[in-house]
Amino acid sequence: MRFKFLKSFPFVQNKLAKLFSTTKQSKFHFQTNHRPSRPNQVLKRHLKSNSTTKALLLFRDLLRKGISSIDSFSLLFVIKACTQKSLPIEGKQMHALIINLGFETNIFLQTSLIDLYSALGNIGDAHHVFEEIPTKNVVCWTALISGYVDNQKPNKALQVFRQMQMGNVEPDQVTLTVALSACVDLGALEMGEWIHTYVSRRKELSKDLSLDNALINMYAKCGDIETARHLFDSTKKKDVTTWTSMIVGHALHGQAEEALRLLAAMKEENNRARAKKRNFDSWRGSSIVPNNVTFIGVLMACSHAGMLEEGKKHFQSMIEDYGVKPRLSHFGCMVDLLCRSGLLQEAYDLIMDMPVQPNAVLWRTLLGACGTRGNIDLAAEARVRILELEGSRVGDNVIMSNIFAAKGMWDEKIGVREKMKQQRAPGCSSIEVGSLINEFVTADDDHPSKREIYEVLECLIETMKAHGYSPLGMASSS
DNA sequence: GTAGGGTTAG
Repeated sequence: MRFKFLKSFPFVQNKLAKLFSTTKQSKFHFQTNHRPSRPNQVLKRHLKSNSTTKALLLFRDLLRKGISSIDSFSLLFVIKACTQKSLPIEGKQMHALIINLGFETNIFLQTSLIDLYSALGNIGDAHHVFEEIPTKNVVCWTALISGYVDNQKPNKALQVFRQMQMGNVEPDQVTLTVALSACVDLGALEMGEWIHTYVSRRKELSKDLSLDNALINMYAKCGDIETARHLFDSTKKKDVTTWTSMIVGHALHGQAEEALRLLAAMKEENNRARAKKRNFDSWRGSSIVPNNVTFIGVLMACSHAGMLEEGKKHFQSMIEDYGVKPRLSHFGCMVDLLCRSGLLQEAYDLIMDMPVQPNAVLWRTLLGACGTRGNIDLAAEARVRILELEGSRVGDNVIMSNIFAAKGMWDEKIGVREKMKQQRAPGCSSIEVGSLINEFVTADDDHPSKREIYEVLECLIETMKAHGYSPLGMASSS
């Protein structure tokens, strides 16, 4: 699919070269003469139903019909499709197309490009797009802040948040919600409190439920569980996330009983809502049925407090009463629960029997417990599994070495320690552009000629280089 | 008709 889509590119390039000599002309043409609204509605529908491939194929057909079949709206929907499915090559082509069609200054497209690049892990290019926006509004500032948060750079996110205010752009409820998640990542309680004060002063902001939830979450994660609970109690309108955030908060603070009381209260509230719905047809309250995340909180609470039976009961109830299919994270909680109760064999059996593939994190939970309890056999088994899944990590060898030491198995301990000396510090991988192109060409069964693809890519690379972007839209490999 | 947001095992 990816390669068929690419085929259209030289066609567009050539067509453009003939039709327009300057950017200005092209802008004039697209914004005034043609409004292809019907295909755009179809593109939008595909996007809504998550049919990315259909959207891309339709867009390719539109391009083949001629560039007058598309406009800025078509481009926007396709960029969103690329963002949804994290498609770096297609996304980069869309950006090149936007530049070539003279849409670089459309703030809606620029904002979606920021979103696209940050979803691809390429925050450098996201920032570059942002820099090129002459009059930055609150939406594009927020998109960039959100990009930094999603790319695990919360410090930078808050730095941009401050820059935004220095630039006299007022944050809105979305900006503040995103900034609060940066505070959570940093444990930055003071900044979170500052945002809380700011929200209290601006009355129009206090109506936003997502923002209220973000505040509760921030206080709970930054260690101020009392304020989190106070906010929770004083929030009249609560949704599943409000309840879940508070349950997780109590779980993290080791307050398992309080977490379970909240789950019970949540169920009760939900029953009341249902009764109201039966009695008054016009009643439009939102449902607050515990979801898979709520149960992660509940299971975490049980495992942290060592409440084995309680945890098993809720795990069962989650599946039977609430129809929640357990995911890896739920099994993770259960393995943790069993391990903390010393039931290592039972934990191992659960891992082997569960219907989802275990990951290294799960095996490492077992390995950690084996370290504490001194179970060599299971530790060795977990160690092998981790190696298969993830390769060697220093921390795992430390556990093995400590188990051997505790059992007086000095030769084995020395063996592991020797291996550790050879281990290098964890590094990061990089992708070279050359090898990427090769993979790109050879991976295709139904592709245009190799030369054609190289031409397309060269053209793409040139366009992006000329505008100071990374040529292929991959995460920076430098 | 168009852009940015929240809860998730260790």
